Amino acid sequence: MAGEVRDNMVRGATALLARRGLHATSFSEVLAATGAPRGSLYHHFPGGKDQLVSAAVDHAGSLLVAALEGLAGAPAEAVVARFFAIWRSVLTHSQCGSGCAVLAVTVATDSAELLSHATAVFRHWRERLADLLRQGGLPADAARPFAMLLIASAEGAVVLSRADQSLEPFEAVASQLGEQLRVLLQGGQAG
Amino acid sequence: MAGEVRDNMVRGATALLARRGLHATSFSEVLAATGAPRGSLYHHFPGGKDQLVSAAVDHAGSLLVAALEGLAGAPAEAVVARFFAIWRSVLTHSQCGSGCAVLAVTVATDSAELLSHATAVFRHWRERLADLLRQGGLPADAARPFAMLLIASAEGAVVLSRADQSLEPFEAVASQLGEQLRVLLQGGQAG
DNA sequence: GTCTATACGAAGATAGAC
DNA sequence: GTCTATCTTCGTATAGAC
Repeated sequence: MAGEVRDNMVRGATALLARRGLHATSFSEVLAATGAPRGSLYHHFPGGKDQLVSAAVDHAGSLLVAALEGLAGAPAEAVVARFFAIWRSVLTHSQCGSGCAVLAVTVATDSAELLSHATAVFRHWRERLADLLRQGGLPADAARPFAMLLIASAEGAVVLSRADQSLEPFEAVASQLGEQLRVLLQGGQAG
Repeated sequence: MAGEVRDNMVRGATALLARRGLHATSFSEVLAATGAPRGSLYHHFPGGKDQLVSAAVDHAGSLLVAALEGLAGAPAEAVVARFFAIWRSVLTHSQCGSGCAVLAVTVATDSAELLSHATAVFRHWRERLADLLRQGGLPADAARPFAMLLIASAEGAVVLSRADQSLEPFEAVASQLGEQLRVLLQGGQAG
């Protein structure tokens, strides 16, 4: 299959970004982690490291969107629960050693190119979540702001749990977002 | 004053961490940014880069605690408003180019030493905020979880605003945290 | 406390053979 | 598509003079 090696490298880069950040995501590390052949690096990524990392950011974006599949029409509670479940699984599968590749790039790059990929991914997530939340019963004017709060608090919670090497920060945040959602849903019914 | 050069380097490192992450915070960059003398690097930091970065993380921690001064006994609303004001000022003074040094280290280090400094700083922030919120009228059992939500959402919001090069994500999150607080305060009065 | 010089390794990138 | 060799730059770190 054409592109198999390339895809492997992108997946490997995504994992490395999430775990140890932009700097540690060197070609050598990606090759070591994937077993990909050294000689074909610039064949697959003529644009060099930036191209690989850009692809990895996009890939991380798609992974999350894919993990939101099947939620169309589901209650907003289920959307929020799923979003936190995705990030919880990142933490548990890595013993709180891994996080979000997009965030890692955002805070460590000085390339406008790369940053624009992160921008696009976060916006995409926000739009997708806002749609799902609206479909799930959240008032239209509350959906977009709440989607942003959802992403921000989950991203922050993942970082705090990594720092604490414990799920406690994450769970504290997750449960409070659930409460906040119930308030918004009641407000919608009342209004 | 003894330690003036050292303090300058720590401050410079903190700023560099917040803006471009752990990797970009090299000795050369710190020296270039501070004008500190090259020859005395290992005189001030015999432990090398890890020692400098550890000091910078601690410094970032202290800066925020200092910025929370004068809030003892203030209403919880004021505490939340101040916390977001601190981070808003980081974003506005850097045109959304800078963020949190502690977060940057957390997601990019593989040193247990360094991570433990980040752990300590986040815990300290949480305890300090929980105390202030309790003093400000938040029910005791709500203070610690809400302090965690406050930190997580602010940290996440700063990252999202950097990615978006706009204050909009940050403000969306900040205003919703204010609403959430009001709910908790009402719940405390009712309970 | 600060200087210069230097060693060492890692990373990104390119060229040319197979 | 993949290999090896090589180049350059950069970052960390040490030694020893001033």
